[in-house]
Amino acid sequence: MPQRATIKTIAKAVGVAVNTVSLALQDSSLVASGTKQRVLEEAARQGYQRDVLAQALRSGRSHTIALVFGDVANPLFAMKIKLLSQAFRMHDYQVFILDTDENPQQELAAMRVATQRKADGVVVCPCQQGREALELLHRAQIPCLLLGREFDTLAEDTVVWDDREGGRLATRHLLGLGCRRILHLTARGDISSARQRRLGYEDALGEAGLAVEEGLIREVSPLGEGVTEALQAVTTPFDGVFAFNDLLAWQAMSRVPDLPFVGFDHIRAQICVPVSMPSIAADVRAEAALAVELLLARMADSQRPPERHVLPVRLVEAGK
Amino acid sequence: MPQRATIKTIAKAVGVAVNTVSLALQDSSLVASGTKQRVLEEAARQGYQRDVLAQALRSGRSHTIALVFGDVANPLFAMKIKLLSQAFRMHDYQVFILDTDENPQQELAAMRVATQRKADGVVVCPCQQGREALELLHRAQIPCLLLGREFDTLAEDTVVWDDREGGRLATRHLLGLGCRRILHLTARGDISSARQRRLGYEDALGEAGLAVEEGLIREVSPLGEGVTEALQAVTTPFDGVFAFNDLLAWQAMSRVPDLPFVGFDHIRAQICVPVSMPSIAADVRAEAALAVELLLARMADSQRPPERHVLPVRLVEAGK
DNA sequence: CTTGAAAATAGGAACGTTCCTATTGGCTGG
DNA sequence: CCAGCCAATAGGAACGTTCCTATTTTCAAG
Repeated sequence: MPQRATIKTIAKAVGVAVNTVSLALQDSSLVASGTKQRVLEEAARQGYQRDVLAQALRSGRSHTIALVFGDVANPLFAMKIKLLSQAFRMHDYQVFILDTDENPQQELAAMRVATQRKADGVVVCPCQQGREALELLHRAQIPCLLLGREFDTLAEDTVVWDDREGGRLATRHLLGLGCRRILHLTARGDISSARQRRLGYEDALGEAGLAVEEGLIREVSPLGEGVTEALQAVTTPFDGVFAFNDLLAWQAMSRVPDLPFVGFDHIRAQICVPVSMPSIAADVRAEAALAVELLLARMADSQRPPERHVLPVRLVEAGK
Repeated sequence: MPQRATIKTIAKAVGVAVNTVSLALQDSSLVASGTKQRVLEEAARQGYQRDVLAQALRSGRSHTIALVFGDVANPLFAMKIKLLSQAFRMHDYQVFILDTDENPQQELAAMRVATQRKADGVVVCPCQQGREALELLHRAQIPCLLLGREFDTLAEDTVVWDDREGGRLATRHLLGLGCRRILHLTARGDISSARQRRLGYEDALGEAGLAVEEGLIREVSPLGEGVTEALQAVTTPFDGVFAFNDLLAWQAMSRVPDLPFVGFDHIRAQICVPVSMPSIAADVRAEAALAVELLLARMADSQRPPERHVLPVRLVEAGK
C-alpha cells in the first residue's frame, strides 16, 4: 500500500527539508541546482502531483478562472468557452464553467460559487439588470471581465461587439431587399446587447424615413423559448425579420418561411449548418484573446483603470 | 478593515469552540439546538461562506465532478453538459468541464487535472483507444462513468446509445428510399460509437443483399475537420450518405446537395435548426439522469459491480 | 447525595502546501 | 585568522477546515 506522494515523502527520500522541496518544485533560485535536480527526479520517480487545493489554501491563489454564461448550449457561447479555456490553460489557469440559464438568481449563485472556490478571476456575460452579482465579486476582491454584455458605468474591463452598428447593418440589409415592415425579435431581460441591437434597428428605420412600430417589436427569452407563441401573437403584417440572434431567427424561420431573415452572432461559422441566412459576425478568436489578455493584466495589477473594447462587426451575406 | 469570516471568528463571537461551530454548520446532532441556532445566526450576520478548499483538503472530498468531453462546441455534448451540471448541482456537486479536442493526449492531461483537483467523480466520453487515462483515475481511486463511448472490458459504469441499431435504422432508411450505393462518413480514432454505427451500416447492407464497399467508407475527424476533402477523394459514385453524426452530415450536405442524408444524434432537438434531415435520436434527458444516478451510487459504494446501460434509439424523420 | 452514563462542548492534531524567520557552511577581504 | 556576508538549507507557523480524543455538564437512577 504505497502512500500518496507529497513534498514530505520526497523530502524524506532525498534527505532534505520539506521547504527545500517546495522551493525546488517552484524552481526557485534559492535552492542549488544539484539539489533541485535530485528533488525533481525523486518527484518524478514517486509520480508526485502537487495538491492544488493545499496550494490554493495556503497561497490564496487557486489558479482557477470562472466562466459565467447564460447558455452553454448556445454555439456562440460554447465556442467562446472553448477558446477561453484553451487560452487560460496556456497560462496555467484551469477554467470552470457556470451556466446561469439566463437567470439572475442563478447568476448570483454562480458568483457565490466563484468566491467560494476562490477563483482568481471571472469572465461573465451578465444577465442581471443590476450590479448585485458584480458587487459580490468586488467585495471578494476578485477581478472580473464583462464579455458580450455591459453596464452603463464602466467599473470593470469590458469586451463587447458593436451591437448598435450590427443592428443598423442588419436592418439596412433588409431595407435594401425592399422590406418596409420589419419585425424585430428582441431578448427579454434588459440585456445591453439586446438594447443596443434594437437601437440600431431603430436608427436604420429612421434613416429610411420609417417609423418604429411597437407592434413589430417582440420580446422573447434569450434562450429561444416562446418564439412561436410570440410570432402567433403578432397581428400586424410584416415582410422581413431581424432577430436578436441566430437561434431565435432559426426558430422563427421554421414558423414563417419565405421571408427575408437576418440573425446575429453568425453561429454558422462555429457549427457548420447548411442554412443560408445573413447574420452579423465579429472575430470571436480576437475577442477571446483580448478578454484573456485583459483579465490576466488586471489580475496582475488591480489598480489599472478599467478598459472598454468594442469589436467591429460585419454583415455576413447568405452565400457564406 | 473587516477580516474574512471563518469558523474561528464565529466561534469567538458566539463564545464557543471552533469545533462546535464546525459541527453546527454541518447540522450535526451532537450540538444542542440552541447553540446551533446562535451559531447559524452569527454566521449569517458575518456573511460567512465556508472555504470549500480547506474543507476539501481536510475531508478529502471536494464536492466536485469533472466532465471530460471531446468537443464542448458540439451541441449534443453541450446539452449533456448542461443537463449533467444541473443534476449534479442538485446534489451539491459543482461540475468542471474539460475539453479534450478529441485528442488522447489532452484526455490524459484532463484526467491529471481531475486527480489534482481531487474530483469526487468523473464522467468521460473517452477518445482513447487504450485505458491509460482510466487507469490514472483508477489509481487515484476516483469513480468514473463512461458516457456515449465504451471499452470492451466492462470495468466502469457505462451509459451508451444502441449505436449499432442506430446504424441499422439509418441505413435501412436510405435503402428504403431506393439508395443502393450508400456512402458512410465515419469517425477516425477507433471510437466505440463509430465502430458500432459502422457495424450497423454493414448489417443493414447485408440484410439487403448488398456488399460492403471499402471505397464507400470514409474516415474523418469526429470534430468535422476535413469533411470536404474526404468527399472530394471519393472516386466511386454514391446515391446517399449516412454520417457518423449530424455535424459531419451538415458539413457534407453543403458539398453534396440533393442526395438523401441520414445523420446521428439529432442535434436539431437541442438547437432548433431549420434543416430537415433524418437523424438517429435517443432520450438525452434520461441518459443524463441515469448517468448521474449511477455515478452517485458508485461514489457512495465503490464495491458495486459495474453496470452497462444501453439506451434505445429511434429514427427521427425529416419532417421532425 | 452520589454515581454513572449520556449529552454537549473543548482542545489539539492533521490535511499538504507556502511563508517567514532562523541556522549552517564556505568564502572573501583586511 | 577572524569578522562579515552570501548562498543554501532547515524549522516551524499558518491557511481554514475536519477528525479524533478528552473534558465538562446535565440529569435520571440508586
